[in-house]
Amino acid sequence: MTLTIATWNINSVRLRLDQVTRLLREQAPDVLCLQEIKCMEAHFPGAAFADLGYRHIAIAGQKGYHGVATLSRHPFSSVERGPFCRNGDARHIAVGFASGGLAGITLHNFYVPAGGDEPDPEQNEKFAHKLDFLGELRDWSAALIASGNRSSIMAGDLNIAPLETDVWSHKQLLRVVSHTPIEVDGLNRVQAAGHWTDAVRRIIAPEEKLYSWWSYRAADWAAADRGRRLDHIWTGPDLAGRIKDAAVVREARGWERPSDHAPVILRLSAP
DNA sequence: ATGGCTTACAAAGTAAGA
Repeated sequence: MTLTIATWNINSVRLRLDQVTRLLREQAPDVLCLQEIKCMEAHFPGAAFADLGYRHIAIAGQKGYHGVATLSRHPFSSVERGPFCRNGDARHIAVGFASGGLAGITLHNFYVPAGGDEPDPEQNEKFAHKLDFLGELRDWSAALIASGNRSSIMAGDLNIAPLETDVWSHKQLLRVVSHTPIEVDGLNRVQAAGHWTDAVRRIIAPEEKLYSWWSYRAADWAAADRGRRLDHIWTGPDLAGRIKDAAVVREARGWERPSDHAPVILRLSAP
């Protein structure tokens, strides 16, 4: 028996309802974390997911932009929106589980700020906000470990591609927001503070190119293959031994009217 | 030549994504 956790920046959940239900049917994850749902809670198309067995839905919605939601086959024992981000944006929701193979696990669904174009916090308020958010994540991760919590999962669109093999060209992206050294350093500090394991890279070797996002602007995204790995699933120290499999569902980027992100999937063995 | 596109919105052009 395995547990499957998936994350997907859907770029409007209402526009891509059919793609979400397709993923749920084809991959049958236990839990799916969505980012950029781009709607308020009241407009979230939850009934379509409940019909497929995902009856437990936690939403942090926002009108027009951002917003995250977590869909689950298993009941939640807790739902919390974090105090992240000074702008009051909907970028985090946490759910706890009390039963089944997920018992004792808290799953955090994050949408880290994109950061705008100019990678200079003095000139670009969005980039400053992104770096501040990483600082918050680092402090929060350290507090989690200090409190004795070792069974959490962090999933979502972290909007940073940390490894050289996480981008199509390390050299050409060094000054492009999402792969600048200051962002990668910030993300590495988050990882170290929380003793997080980059679960996907435990399965797919760090030497291998791996992406989860491809621009809409490419004439042929698959042929150009100029991608970045922006979407991640990290596991806490007590879960690292349960990592069994991981994958990017690359084909979803080629579905009709796709999101520019592909889903990322992690399989854990039962405890 | 990573922005050439895509999205939301008290709708024609803005803002945002990354």
